[in-house]
Amino acid sequence: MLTIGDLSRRTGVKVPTIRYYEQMGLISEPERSEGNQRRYSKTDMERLAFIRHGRDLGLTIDAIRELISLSQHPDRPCAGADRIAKEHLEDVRIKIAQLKRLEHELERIVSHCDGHSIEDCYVIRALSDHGLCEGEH
Amino acid sequence: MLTIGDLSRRTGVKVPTIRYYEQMGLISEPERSEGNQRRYSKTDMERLAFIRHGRDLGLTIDAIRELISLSQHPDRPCAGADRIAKEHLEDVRIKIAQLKRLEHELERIVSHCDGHSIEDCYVIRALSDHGLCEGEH
DNA sequence: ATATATTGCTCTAGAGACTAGAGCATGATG
DNA sequence: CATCATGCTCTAGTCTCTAGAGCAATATAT
Repeated sequence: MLTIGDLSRRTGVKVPTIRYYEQMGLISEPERSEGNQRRYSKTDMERLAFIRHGRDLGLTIDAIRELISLSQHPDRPCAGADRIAKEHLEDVRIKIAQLKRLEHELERIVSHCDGHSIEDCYVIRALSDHGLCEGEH
Repeated sequence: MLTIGDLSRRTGVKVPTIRYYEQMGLISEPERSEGNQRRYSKTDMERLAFIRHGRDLGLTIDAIRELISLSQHPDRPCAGADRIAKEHLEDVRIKIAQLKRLEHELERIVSHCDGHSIEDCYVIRALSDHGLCEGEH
């Protein structure tokens, strides 16, 4: 049996975050010690690692909740889980594309700025005047 | 003189967001009509466009506040503005790199999943077992 | 001139995913 | 047995908005 601190150290999830996940219904309420402290089993730890892993992959709490619920019905078809992962992958790709446009724009702004005073600073000028931008954003 | 709705339409910033920016001190309190409605000048519109543009580029409210303050002292050196933009560019690059690792991981997970039931769904298995991952994340 | 429709006002609360702090209880170590 | 880290609950704060309630002002149509 692990204390919440042990669990935190082993999974890399902070103590308040563990309690938050419990509150959100991602992990079930654990057993308690005589003094009302949480005591976790190995199963609890696996569940938390699952959540942590999903969060690291950028899944939302809701998506993880859905995946947990799916994983508890091993006989059902896995199309649901597949769909969640694919949709998320698509989101990630969109975000990458957005950020690349941004990177490009910022590079241009920064490299153009060789003024010495704010008056002719390209950073400020570019922000003031959208017309100086290359792409749309 | 523009109403808040006009301003919203012309800058693409939603009405409640404009009021929010006012509350945050990014735009100064505008004049009011007899009936206490906000009335905006062209200068206000330019300021709001500046903010909008900065937000589109992913700058935080704080960064924008700093840039506004800089832009009001045209005689000062522009190193500050340059630094803000460069730091942000660096952040953007880091985020792109992170998301690319993620994309890769998700691609792998999704492409491996040809099981038909949750029991052998690679999505679920990958989440349960970090050992199945290629990189660290 | 009046009826209606749209837009505006303030204030409060919610979203998402935590994080921080207060004030007190428990448990492990010397 | 004393001390101190760790645990508990509860509330509030982070950030950038967004939504809704309930009411006031303005614009348009008749």
